[in-house]
Amino acid sequence: MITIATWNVNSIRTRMHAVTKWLTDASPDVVCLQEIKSTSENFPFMEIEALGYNVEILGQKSYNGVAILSKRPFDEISERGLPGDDSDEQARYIEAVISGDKRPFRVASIYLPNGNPAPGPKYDYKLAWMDRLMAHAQGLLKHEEALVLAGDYNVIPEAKDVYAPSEWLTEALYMPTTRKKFQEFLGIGLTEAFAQMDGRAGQYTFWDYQRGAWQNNEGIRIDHLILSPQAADNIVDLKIHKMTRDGIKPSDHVPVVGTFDF
DNA sequence: ATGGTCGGTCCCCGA
Repeated sequence: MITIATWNVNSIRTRMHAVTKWLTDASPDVVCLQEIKSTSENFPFMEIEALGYNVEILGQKSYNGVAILSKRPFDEISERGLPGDDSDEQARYIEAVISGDKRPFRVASIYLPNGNPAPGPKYDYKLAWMDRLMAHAQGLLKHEEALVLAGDYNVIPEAKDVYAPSEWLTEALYMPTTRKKFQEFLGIGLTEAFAQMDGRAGQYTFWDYQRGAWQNNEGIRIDHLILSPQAADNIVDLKIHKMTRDGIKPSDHVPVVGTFDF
């Protein structure tokens, strides 16, 4: 079995104690991190490697930044940056191929743009980025292999995934245009792991730091594992690690962890 | 209608 997790850590250096504890407790095989907010020069490679992980990152100063950690060696880092726009300098996509006991699998760490305020240039960038992701995923699906597109999608798929849907109708994460494009993306032949494995209302992955959102369970579900048919056929468990939202200096996101018979 | 909270960096921006 291979466990694959996604976690937006909101700064790797500030979060190192929480990340170290969770890696030790949960011991996932593969971890996709987002918002590391770090360049390669400042990334804590040694501390994470000491826990038994190979580490590959696409970083930038101050904002964004993604990483993949893997207990198994990487066969290949197949992409650094999302193809489709050479002028895009934001570090939001890294992709690797890793071998399981039964089959190789491809995994991507994705930090999809937030898009607020909408409408506006940031929302236009979000929609264009989703178009590029869809085009790239269509190419990957032709390989007919196990593929896990893991990350912070900044998309609330349905009303049941947000504590107060009516308050989010003008937010870039929940606007009808956003949800429609996300469904279009799934429609190319992908499966959202949570929808397949659980699907219950009120299962959130993010709670804002403000207004006591965590204490009042005012959350949203925006961190997703998106699967090719070969991955969807082999997922055996999916869990949201809510426990990490407690404690000292938590991230505002929690890990989503899938178990696969790879 | 407003203010509320984080993180990174440089005196404000993004979420």
